[in-house]
Amino acid sequence: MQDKLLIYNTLSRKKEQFKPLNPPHVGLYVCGPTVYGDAHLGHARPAITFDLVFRYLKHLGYKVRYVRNITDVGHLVNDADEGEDKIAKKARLEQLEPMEVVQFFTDRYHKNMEDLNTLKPSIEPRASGHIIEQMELIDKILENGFAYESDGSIYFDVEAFSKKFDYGKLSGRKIEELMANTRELEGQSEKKNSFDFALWKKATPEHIMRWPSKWSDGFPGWHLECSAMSQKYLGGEFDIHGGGLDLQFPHHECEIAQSTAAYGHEAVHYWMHNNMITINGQKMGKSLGNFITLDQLFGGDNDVLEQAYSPMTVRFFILQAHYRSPLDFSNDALKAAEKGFNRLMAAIKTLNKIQTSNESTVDVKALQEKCYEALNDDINTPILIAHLFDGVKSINSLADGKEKITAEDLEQLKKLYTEFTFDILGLKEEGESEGSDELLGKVVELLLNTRMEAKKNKDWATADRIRDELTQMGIVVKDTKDGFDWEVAN
RNA sequence: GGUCUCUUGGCCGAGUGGCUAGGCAGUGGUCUGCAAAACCAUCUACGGCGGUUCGAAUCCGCCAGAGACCUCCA
Repeated sequence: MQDKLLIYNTLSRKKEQFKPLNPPHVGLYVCGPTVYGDAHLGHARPAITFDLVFRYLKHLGYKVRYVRNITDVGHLVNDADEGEDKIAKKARLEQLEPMEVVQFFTDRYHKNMEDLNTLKPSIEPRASGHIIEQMELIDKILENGFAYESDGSIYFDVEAFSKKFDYGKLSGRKIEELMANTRELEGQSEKKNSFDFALWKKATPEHIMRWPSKWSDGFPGWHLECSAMSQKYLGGEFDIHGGGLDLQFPHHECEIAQSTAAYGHEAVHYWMHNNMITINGQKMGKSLGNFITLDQLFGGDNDVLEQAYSPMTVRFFILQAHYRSPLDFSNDALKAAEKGFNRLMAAIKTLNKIQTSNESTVDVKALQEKCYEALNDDINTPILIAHLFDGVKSINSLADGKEKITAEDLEQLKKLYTEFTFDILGLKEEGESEGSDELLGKVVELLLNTRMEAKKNKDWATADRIRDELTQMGIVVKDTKDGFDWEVAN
């Protein structure tokens, strides 16, 4: 099964067979968030996409080391290596120590990720904890002649690099075009070329996040951390590097340049990029201010939201699109995802009510093969989900007695749904009485049991009264074949 | 302006040179004291114009529209 996995490699713009460097080990590095604000819907996409890659590779039997960093230094507010550090700016505005900002938003990010049921990375390094490693990397690049010092700052010499290597291969850019097209920006006199990027920045007096170095008191450039930390934890060469499509240039291009300049060869074998989440057809982003944070989404607390959407609804929404396609946010789409997700979960519960037979009219093995085929084709989750929904029809038919299944096949079917839905897609049941109010649950059940008795006695007045009054309190009552079901309305 | 990508039914979204993805909504039905839910069935679309081909929504060209990157962004 392992050798059938195809992954789209941004470097080659093709689907390639996935061959790890040192099987069964796989190294996976993903660019994590810059923790100066709450995570929004856009952040959920890479987190879920690469959580899926992580889960699937593990399912296939690989031993995966998944590294996802926390950017807590070096990411500047403005362009062209000028301007304030994002973290420092937030700290100044909130009158906090920068690391307080970092801690606060890191904790919130973790909470969001936990809600979305993403697995924790194997290692979650912070940029500020790897200043030494970044300095060492700068030294190597300087030694090899691909960087220069300018008034205490170190810049990567793109022109020198491109004489020997291909700068722009990932994003499909050419150095001549960059020369011709890069806008002239102010305050760049320190750089030889406007497209050179900072490896080390000398700190201005008011800059609070600073470290001593032989060049100046300063801080590392943003692109450097990923090169340094991936190298440290995954080695000079590793399998997969992931991130959002918007990081392709310049961030990932610069990473390639740095690693190549330092070690003479590229570090990454497979580059994977998830596409963007859009809202009204436009990218959801901090700079546009059109983002919806995950907390808002889960709480329904944003003007564009018609209701709250649970974490699993959001996860399912994202999984219903292929990771390389743009995905447009809308209330209708989220509501559709919510219903679809519930249908899938209901069918999985139904699996436990199926009577077995001495023959099968459903082909579990074929379904399983289709599911693997979908994932092996560049992690095609929408196709996988379509197959799972085909299976839902079979499950419902089985429960109705229209189809038959042997005990052995039923076990396989259950296993299939457990593996693909829970283990790989990372979906999970969201409890009806969410909010964990056990007492409420007991009271409601008592009332509904009373209602069942009333129904049995054809005392419709009492039965309806209980139902109506519960409805008024926001508890939805649903009669089922053999009893009742209830949930707290959103 | 440069580079690249996309345009699928009411909505969201896959995919493929010929074999009706899937979900949601709608419609019809089953079930039910009623209601809701659930389940079953159904709805056959690929921006426009040319070209290649026995055959194109799928390949090529042109046109129109949208987006991404080129500056921080997942």
